[in-house]
Amino acid sequence: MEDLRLPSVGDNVKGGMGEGGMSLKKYKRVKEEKICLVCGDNALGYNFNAITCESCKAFFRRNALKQEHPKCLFQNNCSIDIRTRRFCPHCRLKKCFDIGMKKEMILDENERKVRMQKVAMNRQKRGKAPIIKEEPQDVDMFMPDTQSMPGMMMDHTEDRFSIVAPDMSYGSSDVSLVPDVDKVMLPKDRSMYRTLTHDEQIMLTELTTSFNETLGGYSFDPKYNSETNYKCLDDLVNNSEVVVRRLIKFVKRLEDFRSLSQENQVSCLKSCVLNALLLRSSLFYDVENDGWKTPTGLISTSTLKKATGYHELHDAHTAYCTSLKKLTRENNSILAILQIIVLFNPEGQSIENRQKIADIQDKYILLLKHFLESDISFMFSQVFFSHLLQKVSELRSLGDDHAKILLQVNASQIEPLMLEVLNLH
DNA sequence: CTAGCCTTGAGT
DNA sequence: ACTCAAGGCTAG
Repeated sequence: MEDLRLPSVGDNVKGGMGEGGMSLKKYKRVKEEKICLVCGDNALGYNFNAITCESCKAFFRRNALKQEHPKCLFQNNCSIDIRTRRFCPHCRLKKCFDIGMKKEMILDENERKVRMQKVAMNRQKRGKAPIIKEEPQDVDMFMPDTQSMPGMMMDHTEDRFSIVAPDMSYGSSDVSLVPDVDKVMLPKDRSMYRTLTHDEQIMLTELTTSFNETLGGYSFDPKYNSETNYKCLDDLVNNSEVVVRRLIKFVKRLEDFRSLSQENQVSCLKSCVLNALLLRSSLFYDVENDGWKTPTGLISTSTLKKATGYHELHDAHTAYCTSLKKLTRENNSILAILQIIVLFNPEGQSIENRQKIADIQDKYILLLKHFLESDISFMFSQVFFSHLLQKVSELRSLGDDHAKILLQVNASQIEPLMLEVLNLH
């Protein structure tokens, strides 16, 4: 009886189960038995710790958390009933508090977000189409093409700057907890989205374009586009040479990369190569068919397993790609930013000015966050953001595992560039 | 803004 | 399967 915290479900519910019932609809029965303690209107039950009607409930939800309450035009003691309740918000709110309504029970921004995510996830799990009243704008938030419309006067982006760490078990991130964000379940409310600054948009387009023109495309050596060509690990490594060239092309286009000293450039590149390749590979993984897309057809993972013998490694790799794909949602901008975050890794081998690298990396981490906020709303961005960063750190161990294996290649059969870049000679 | 109606996850 | 009590949506 005295639990003040939780909404005491079932408290005085059973008062009139018996008599009123008959064969009338239930809600009708209940409706007639409870009375709003604020205004006397019919009540359905408890709202924010007091029995109130729907309107007082909504009123309280709208007003209780406001910092500035409207003032009473009279003596702060207006009587509130079903007729007068809307005349004086001040006294109505005061009465709400007086009869015991608790503003603590109004979900805060974060709780609301969690709740909505739960709903969203259930919807997609049940395969149920979300209730759509109408499908309005379908603006592509992501190519900054035009001068964005003039009517966007939303300055008060109430950004929470909430720090990243949601509940997450370490190890490998559990992507099953991430909802499949699709267009229909995204909030319609414009204020739920960040508007990227002009500079951010420029940065994003440039980097996405660069990515698409380099790493984003197929780059299979014709020699290696058929299953029969994969006989051993060397073949796999050599096949990657084309990709490495593209990677180099990609990073050279980056202003931030060019700003580094020659030595730092080499260090960054060398320490990220493997990770970058693994990251990029997710683009070409076909989850359904468990294979790798090439211009000439699918190469199944089992072929590669046979070629290398490293079954667990391939399993880890494909699992990684599967979850990464879910997080990037086929969005190359995200992959491109991740690629850069991986590139500017302050932990890398023989980096001379780590802080500078870290600063650059920060810039792109922030860009990633902002992009997500603009693309899938503040509501979903945090889950995705944290999981994506988790993916970046998982890359480290995945890359290390691959590196160990690489030590076993037959150096004489490997292309010079690959030897160089992988430090294999 | 209001207030009614609706959808929901959790709890029984 | 039902009830409760949150939030969402939206005519008016």
